[in-house]
Amino acid sequence: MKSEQIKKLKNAGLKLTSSRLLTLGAFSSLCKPQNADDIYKKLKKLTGKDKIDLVTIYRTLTSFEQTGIVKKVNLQKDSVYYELANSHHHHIVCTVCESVEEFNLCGIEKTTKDVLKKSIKFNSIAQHSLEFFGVCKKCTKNEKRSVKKFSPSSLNPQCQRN
Amino acid sequence: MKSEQIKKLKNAGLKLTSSRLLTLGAFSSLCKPQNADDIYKKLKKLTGKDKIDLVTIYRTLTSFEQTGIVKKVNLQKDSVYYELANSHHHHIVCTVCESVEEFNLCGIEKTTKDVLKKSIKFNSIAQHSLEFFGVCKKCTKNEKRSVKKFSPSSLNPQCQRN
DNA sequence: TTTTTAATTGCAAGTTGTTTGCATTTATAA
DNA sequence: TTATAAATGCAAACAACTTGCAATTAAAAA
Repeated sequence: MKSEQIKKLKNAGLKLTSSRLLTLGAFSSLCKPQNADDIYKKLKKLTGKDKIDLVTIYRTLTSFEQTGIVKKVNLQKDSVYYELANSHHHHIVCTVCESVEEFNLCGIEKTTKDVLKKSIKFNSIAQHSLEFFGVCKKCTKNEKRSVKKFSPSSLNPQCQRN
Repeated sequence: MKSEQIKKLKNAGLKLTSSRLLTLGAFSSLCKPQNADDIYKKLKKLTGKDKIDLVTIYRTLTSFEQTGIVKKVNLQKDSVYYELANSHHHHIVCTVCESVEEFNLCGIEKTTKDVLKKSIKFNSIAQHSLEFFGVCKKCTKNEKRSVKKFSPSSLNPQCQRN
């Protein structure tokens, strides 16, 4: 529900501006993790023109993260990706074409407990990041042809991005 | 053993240069993840003068990653951190002071299998990234005083960094 | 409703981490 | 020992992100 996120904004004393509502709209529980530029382009296309400055999106994402609406995702790409904080799932990233697949199972609750038991410096854990990396089927097929070594920032046009 | 890493370099057809050996020396199985600048400063101190250019370290790290000597670590900081690829452990990062603690248990082998079973796009996984985030004991103690919200890039002088 | 006030925005400019081009140096194969 | 391709250092470029400041706007106060 979007209303719960609006509640979070209000609770944090943040104004309900059109930029924030538009940015909120750019996230859906279905969509893949997005970076500032993805959202910028999406809103540009949606609204027809440059209604929101890229800088504003950076600032909006920061405030969304601080209020717990979104969270960062570690994809080992060279920009920061975000997704809705209430969607607990993880990702497999193709290290050749950078395409991303999601998965829901996680099962590290026990690990979390064990970790805390042994930890010296921490007595609580707020969140975790669990992502897998490999070469997707499509890129594996094309691998013989290509000499390309592991390079997360490369981009193989054979697979559609993200 | 350092010799196995040298073997990796040779196998990849890379020259055994002093920059590479020095950079290799900057990694030990004990040390925390390091970024290019950490290594640059460490070698500067060690060798007395600017023997290696920062650019060379970037290039060296890239080649080390491609040959499987080091791997990237996701710490949600704003630069890329590396550690030896043969050290399988994970980290808890304090989201206030950015200090890092390591842990060895992992236990996600089963999850990995389950994920692959359900995956549509992948049929193998090369590596994974599992990191925890929270507020360390020291920073928790100081939290009442400080208004600071979650901001991974902030730095609290109360705790020693990294 | 209108006024007031402080938060938010857009623009331009800055900063940081990282990469690239190119001439020079150097490890290794011949 | 020489030849050659890879590796390096330097300067400059680049991309992602941040900051300062004046103008705008949501929401509290009147």
